[in-house]
Amino acid sequence: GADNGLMFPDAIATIGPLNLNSKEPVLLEQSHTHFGAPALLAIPEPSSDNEKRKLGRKKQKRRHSREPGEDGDDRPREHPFIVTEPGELARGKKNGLDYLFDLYEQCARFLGEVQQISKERGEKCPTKVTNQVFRHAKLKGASYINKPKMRHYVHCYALHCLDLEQSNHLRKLYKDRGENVGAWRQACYYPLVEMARQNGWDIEGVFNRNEKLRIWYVPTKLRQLCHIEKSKDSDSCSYE
Amino acid sequence: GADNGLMFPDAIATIGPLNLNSKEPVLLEQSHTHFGAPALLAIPEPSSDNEKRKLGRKKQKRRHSREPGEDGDDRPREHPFIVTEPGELARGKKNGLDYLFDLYEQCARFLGEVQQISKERGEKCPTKVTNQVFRHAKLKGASYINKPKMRHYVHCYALHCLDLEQSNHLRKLYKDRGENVGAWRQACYYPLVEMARQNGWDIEGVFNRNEKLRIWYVPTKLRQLCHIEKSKDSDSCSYE
DNA sequence: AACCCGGGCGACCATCGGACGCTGGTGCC
DNA sequence: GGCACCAGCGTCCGATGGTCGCCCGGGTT
Repeated sequence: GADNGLMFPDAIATIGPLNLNSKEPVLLEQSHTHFGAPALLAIPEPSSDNEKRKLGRKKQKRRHSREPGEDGDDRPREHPFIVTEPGELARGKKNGLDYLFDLYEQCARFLGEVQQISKERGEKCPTKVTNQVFRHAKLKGASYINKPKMRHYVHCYALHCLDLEQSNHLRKLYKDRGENVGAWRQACYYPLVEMARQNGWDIEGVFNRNEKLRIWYVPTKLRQLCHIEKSKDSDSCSYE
Repeated sequence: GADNGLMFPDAIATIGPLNLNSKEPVLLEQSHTHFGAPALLAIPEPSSDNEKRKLGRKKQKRRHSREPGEDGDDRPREHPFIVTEPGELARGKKNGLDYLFDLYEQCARFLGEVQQISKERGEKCPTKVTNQVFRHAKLKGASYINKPKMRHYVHCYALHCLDLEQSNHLRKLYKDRGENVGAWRQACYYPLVEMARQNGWDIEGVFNRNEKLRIWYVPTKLRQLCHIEKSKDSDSCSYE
């Protein structure tokens, strides 16, 4: 470099590495269904790499149950969710669904903070709730937020965002029937598949068009269900 | 399940795991510059995990040079690029820049195919040129396309897309000066930084707004340059 | 032929998105 | 108190985005 005042090239050349991220549920109104279960046991999906499947699942040792001589400051796990109707707060050592959905709103806020920070630093700016966001939430003290939980109930939150009426309906129904959270969670899929159908099976688009949902990945299982139903729709064969 | 015709729940419950795939460059017109290089040697960026840096770079053994007794069908590497002006085809064992840019268009087509396939299969649909796309290109016989190469020149292609005039200008200039590809590649950064400045330093947005660029990740170095220049712009301190 | 320059791209790494299933909290008897 | 159920989330895994630098092609002497 010389006195030409154009040091930019050197600047570029020297930038180094940076780091910084069962029952029998009811479908409510819809009866447009010919859901044949059997086919689903053996997943029909083809794949580019059909070999080498399932060779994982070894080394599953998963150290749980604290070894002697370790820090014993593990947080107790969160209380389980129960099916509550809108506005109802859970009794006993349980959490209600309003609280569950609030967790999603909290994540949205944490994402906003991460975006702000990464913009200030000139780093890649996430558009979705990523590992980085979960890490940030934990750092900010929201230790009750974690990835497996949030991913587990995304589609329930999706229904809540896309059709509050129907979501509330379903909650009341499952609560009154005394169903557990797992059953309610399963039931949340159907209305979403129906919405996908009405939108040309573009579930990704359904998520992206909603302000609050845009930041959440479409759950694999939901995408697969849509694919299966779509195939049935366009399928001229009938096994009746 | 019973005879209610609503087998959907079971269907959902049984979906199993699926798998699927130099010199002193000139800034042309722009002279808005006070690029101080020194600061760039020690990267100032803070980071959430500042420790453990650089402890990598071990285990660098990188088996090259074929061991005896292996398939010897390795393709010869592509001819190096040279700086050519638009329309000029490279002489000798060299490739020209028109060819380089055509590679990007080919990748766009391969991405289109991957998107088509993943939509048919109900899998996640990539919006960018991902590893999967490079794999697909290779499978389709385009073995001359590879990730490190394409990522290396993305910003050059970006300039070509965003300001053909200026890109052509720069090519001619560097060709006439007898500069090598590396020097030309470095020079491509400046006009892009200038464009970012004119767009509120939103380089991501600059890429996303262009039909052809949208599918390419913004190179880290370009993002960093924009960040550094932005800091200088808003910096009231001057070290002269 | 011998040399050296420079850049192509194989291979590596941290981290990601995604999922499983162990562990233990919880309500019921 | 004891037990069975079920769901929270620690932990793992294949694959991704991103990069370095080895190796060798190619032009020059």
